[in-house]
Amino acid sequence: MKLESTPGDMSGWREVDFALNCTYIVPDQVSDPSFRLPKAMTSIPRNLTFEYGTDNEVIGVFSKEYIPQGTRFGPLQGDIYTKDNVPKQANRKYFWRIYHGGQLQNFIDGYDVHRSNWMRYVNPARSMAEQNLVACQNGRDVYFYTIRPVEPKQELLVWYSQEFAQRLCSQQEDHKEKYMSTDEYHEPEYTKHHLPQQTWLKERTKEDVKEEKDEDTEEKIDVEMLERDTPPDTPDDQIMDFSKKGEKEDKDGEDSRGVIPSPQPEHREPSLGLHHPYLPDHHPGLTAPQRNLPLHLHGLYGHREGLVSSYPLYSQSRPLQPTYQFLPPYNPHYPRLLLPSYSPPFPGMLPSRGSLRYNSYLGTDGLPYPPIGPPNLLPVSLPYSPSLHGGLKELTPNISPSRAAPATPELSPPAKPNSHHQSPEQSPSGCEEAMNLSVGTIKSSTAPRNGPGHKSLPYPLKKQNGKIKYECNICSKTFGQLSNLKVHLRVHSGERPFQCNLCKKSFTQLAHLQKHNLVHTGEKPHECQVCHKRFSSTSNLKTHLRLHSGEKPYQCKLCNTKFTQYIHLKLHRRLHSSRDRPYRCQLCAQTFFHRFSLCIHQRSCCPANSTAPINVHLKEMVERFDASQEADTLTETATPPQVGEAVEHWLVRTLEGEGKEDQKEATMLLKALTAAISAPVLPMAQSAISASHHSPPLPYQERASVVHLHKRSMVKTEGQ
DNA sequence: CTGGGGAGGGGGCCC
DNA sequence: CGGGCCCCCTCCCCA
Repeated sequence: MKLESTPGDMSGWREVDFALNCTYIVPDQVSDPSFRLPKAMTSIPRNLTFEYGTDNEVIGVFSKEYIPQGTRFGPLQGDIYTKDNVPKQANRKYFWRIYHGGQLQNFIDGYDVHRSNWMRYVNPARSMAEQNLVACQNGRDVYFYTIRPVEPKQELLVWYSQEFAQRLCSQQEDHKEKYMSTDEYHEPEYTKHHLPQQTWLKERTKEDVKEEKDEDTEEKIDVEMLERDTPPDTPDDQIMDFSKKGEKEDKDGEDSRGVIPSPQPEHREPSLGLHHPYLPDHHPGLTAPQRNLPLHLHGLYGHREGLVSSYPLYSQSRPLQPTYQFLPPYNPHYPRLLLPSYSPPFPGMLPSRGSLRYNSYLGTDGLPYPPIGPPNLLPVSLPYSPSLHGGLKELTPNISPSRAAPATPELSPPAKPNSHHQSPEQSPSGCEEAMNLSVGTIKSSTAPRNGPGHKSLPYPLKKQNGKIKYECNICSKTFGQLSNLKVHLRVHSGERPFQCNLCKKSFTQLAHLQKHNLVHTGEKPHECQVCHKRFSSTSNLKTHLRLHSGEKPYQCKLCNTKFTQYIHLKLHRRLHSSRDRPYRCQLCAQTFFHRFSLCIHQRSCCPANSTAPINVHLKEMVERFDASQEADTLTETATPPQVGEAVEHWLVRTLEGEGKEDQKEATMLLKALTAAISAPVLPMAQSAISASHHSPPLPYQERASVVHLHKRSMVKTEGQ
């Protein structure tokens, strides 16, 4: 579907835009340290999963469920080194560079699986087409943002944001120049970089339009992409020497994500004249660098794919034709979600009871702070007007400076072209931003300008029965009124704008808060006209009224016991499932309370018995009868006529109040059941009638001779 | 275990 | 379009 390939336009987004406008925030999973598993393994959010190679090594990170565009993961964790204290033996394969004020500030080293988090396993994207994450430095942290919706089971593939790449490149150039003439040049810190370079970036920028117009030509430009499959600071012995890599990594085995050369990557079109400026000179003839494929990528990327630059570059050359167009749902007008580490699936994933626990994660001012345990979505309210969306290049987030995220002046790359000056406080760092951003006024009047050419609605419209419906992009639920959808979206966003002054509990709807207030006031406005008992809610009064009316709408299918409340039925059902059914059908493994039920089952509806007529309804009826009071009153020595009588009695009772169609069907079932009772056991079942408690298989007809009996009392009275 | 009450959450409808 | 009101559903707690 084209929809997938044309997500919302993030092409012009700067890192700060990602930070401010991400719709969902997925923090790492917090694991019990006593597990002693590497943090890199245990920190992976619940909506992601690792894929493992043949040696059980992690070969990539995949989504378990649909992940919307604008979802933030991170921050990346690892050892922090300044450029002066990098251990000599450090493996730089997982180095990420953090810049501050245009200068390299420190490295985040994801090498150590106990110090790093799951993000170390995210593979680099090899093409814009496959890239779904962008790495951004926010503050002094690195986050990954989804730049397009990620389908379930899709691999997460990351590449740098434009600024990130430019920082690296400019630094790279600087350092190269600086150290080229000195011995320091081999200092891996400066030389072993494989990022897109300035020269290449420039070239790429020029080529953008052309490339975009003809997708087939994209493969021309992948000098950089050929290197994308290495982590950000891969030492050049790994990333540059493509010819050697296979052997090296094969032997290396330093971690589970060995990087080895691809089968045989495409050659770059020489016409572009692009080359890797940092290719060491000692790699003569390396005109077509092999792709430095992680092991698991072998075969996956054998095709020649359009390889393009960091996607944000598009915005510079083609500001009116964004490469990505936002899917309506994930526009920044949507509330931001903070997905806890164990967050449930996005669509309809919110445990309804979560709010209670959720509340405990609110700060003193009712604002959320990063989850520690198992909260639900934590709200981060949207800093932009819901009515506006689109291009986010020049956003003016409505964030109170006093409460906004800490200043991160280092966020701004040095000497940046097209620099969009934003206040430093717009650069949140870490999970704090969730809290800080949440204070942004929900109804901001300061709105981002619409992105160029962005016309899509922030929600999809559907027509149902001639009526326009507003569809939730997260769970696909439709609403007749947009306002309803907006309220509904709070379910996903976790936004709870209505807070109780007394207990700080917050609610998604004012009515809920008002209802809640009754808790504090003790007011009970609803009175039962029968007993004059008072209730705080009509619902509870209604439930109560059933006591007077005798209405019990919830009935157990198995034993027909009725209840006034659904929860009671649910609790009751557990009894059935927990009771021990001693008689097991050895054909289909179904178990029964009674031997005669097993016999009926095998003679009439055992799904594993090919000669038995498969009747799902009949099968269910046998189960129900087995759990019925009537069956319980029978002894295991009951004769077929006795069983038949009990079945009939049970059916009559069951049918009370049921419709004619049901009665008709039940009559047929009764015939089938009674026929089965006296029928000979089906051939395949002959040897399969046995009880799990080692009583020998007994033909039903011989039941009367069984001495040991299972006499069970009535379900409702046996106190189980 | 059953049954009753309390409370919260989601959604529809109407103003 | 947003808010208010209402209803239904679900779950928890406790006797």
